[in-house]
Parts: sequence; C-alpha cells; structure tokens
Amino acid sequence: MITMEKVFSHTRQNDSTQTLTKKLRGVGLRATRQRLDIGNLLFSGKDRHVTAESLHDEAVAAGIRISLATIYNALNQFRDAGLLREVLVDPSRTYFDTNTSSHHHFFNVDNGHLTDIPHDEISVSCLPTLPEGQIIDGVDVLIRIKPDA
Amino acid sequence: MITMEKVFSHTRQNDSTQTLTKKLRGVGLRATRQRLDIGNLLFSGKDRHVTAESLHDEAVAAGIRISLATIYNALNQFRDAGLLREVLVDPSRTYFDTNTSSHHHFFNVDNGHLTDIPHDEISVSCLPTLPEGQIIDGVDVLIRIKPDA
DNA sequence: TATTTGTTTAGAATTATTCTAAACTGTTGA
DNA sequence: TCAACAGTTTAGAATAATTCTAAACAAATA
Repeated sequence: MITMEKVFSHTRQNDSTQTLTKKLRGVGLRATRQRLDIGNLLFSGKDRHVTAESLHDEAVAAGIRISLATIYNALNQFRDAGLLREVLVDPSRTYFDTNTSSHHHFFNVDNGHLTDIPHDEISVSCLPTLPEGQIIDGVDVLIRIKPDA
Repeated sequence: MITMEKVFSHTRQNDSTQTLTKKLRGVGLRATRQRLDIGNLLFSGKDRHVTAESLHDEAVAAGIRISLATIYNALNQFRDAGLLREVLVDPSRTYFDTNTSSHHHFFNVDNGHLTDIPHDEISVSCLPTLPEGQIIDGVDVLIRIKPDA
C-alpha cells in the first residue's frame, strides 16, 4: 500500500521534530540531525535524568549513529541554552535533568536513582543574609535517601 | 638554653596532636605521621573547605612531605569515619568540609568559593512522601550565588 | 550553487581519582 | 625491647569522565 506518509517521508517531518527544530533555533543552535536525535530522546515523553554515557548507550541501542563527543557537546550546549539543568549528586558523573523548572531531588544513595520533588512539596526559608553584592542564582535541595534498616 | 621542651621534644606531643591521635584511634585509624599532619591542617582552627589538590598544595607549602595519593586516602577515610563531610558543588572536583554538623552552603558560581550557612538560618519543610521503604540519609541545600548585575 | 560558518567525529589529550605492589611504620604480645 | 604482623604510604601505572584537535562534513546565506 502506498500512503502519503511514505510518499513524502523524505521531506515530511513529524511534529516533535518540527517543535524541536524551533526549540533549537530559538536558542541559536542549528537543527542538525544529531541534535534532533538527542532532542527526541530527551524531550518526547516525561522528564528524564541522564548522563552522557547513559544517553549515548540509549542512542546506540536505538540504532542512532552518534559519537560520544557529540553527546557531550550537545548536553553542554543544551544546558547553556537553558534546555537542560545540571544536577549535582555524584562527584564522578554529571547528571542532566530535562525538567528545568524550579524543583528539587531525591537521590537514592544505594542505587544512584534520582527522582524529582515538585517545587511545591518543599519550602526553603532562606533567612541568611547574602554576602555583599551577591544575588541568588539558584537553590538546590538534595534529599539523600537510603533503604530502611 | 636547654628547656624541657627541647629535652623531651622527641617524645612529647603537643595538645592538638594528642587530641588528634585520640580522634583517629576513636574511629579505628592508626595515628600515622601523615594523618596527623593532615589532621593538623584540617582541624586546628576554624572550619574549612578543601579539595585533595588544595590540601596537598598547602601541605607542600608547609614543608610537609606527603604524597597526593595519601591525601586522597586520608580524605576518603576521614569522610567514611564521619570526620569530614563531602560537599557536592562542582562535578569536576570533590570538596570536603570539616564542619560535619547539619548545615548548608552558599556556592559562589563566579569564583568557586564555598561558605557555610548555619543550620538555624535555613529551614526546609519536607512535605513530600519518601519512596516506599526509604529513609532520609541527609538533606543538602546549596544556594548558588553570583555577583549582582 | 558556491561560500562561509557551524558541527561532527575519531582519536589524542587532559584531569581527577584510584589501583598496584613494594617499602615502611604502628601496634601488639612475648 | 623487639619480633612479627597488619595496616599505611608511595611512586608510578591505570582508569574514567570529559575536553580538545583538526579534518571531513553539513547547514545557512548570498
């Protein structure tokens, strides 16, 4: 059977790709095949936490041809552009979070799993005076959890 | 002039060394020359934030002969023993804090400086339910600050 | 479509940290 | 006091995450 999908498959782009292209252009990045592939993995679905390695493994498993260096480049560019947030949990690895809104994390020290805590479920009262001439850039709350007993 | 200090200098230890020795033995570590030297740098004075490199530089500058590997070993052992706390601020470097009590940090993203925030100057209300069977291991609040304007 | 400029990539380089195995030292018990 | 053992230190090698390099390539632009 011949469908319009097939006929135009070499020119048509699906919705997420169009959206992504706009998103990338919006932050001054060219919509290259690699950045679109990474973007599709990251931004189509629920929020995610990834490392360069984990994302590369996932891309490889999905049959996407992309070098690890490109993953590193893209993650750093996405973070600089505000499309991703860096999360500090493990001094030996850099985690990125697709949820860039103000929120916090549970970090399971036993297995390394990271879970979001919605912004409204934690309140930080910040009484301390900031050092002279400084302003707040961001507040991170990390609640380390471990198995009971 | 001959003083008792000099006469017994090969056997006598100063107060901080005696205290340190007890502290180390108390956590099951032998009071070796290297651990005492590091301990003296870390625990005699106000609270400090160090990295392995910074502490090694400091030791070298003070004329202490100690290898970087030993600094790494000692910092990790001290942390495991609860004498130090690891602070997550920079994914490319591990910071240790001599203040092991419950408290939080300002991190100046501009120059990498870390400052303690006393425990009572921040309050975190943790409404979220913990994942099944998990308990809290610790709560870290990091307030990233930067120069105004 | 030719040119320019930004991007990707393999592989080398870098950096923080850990490992290895040999020399050394603190501790213990006789 | 000292032998013997177990824990410690160390130089240098190894590892692992990340960045760099510079050549090939692709997107934007005129």
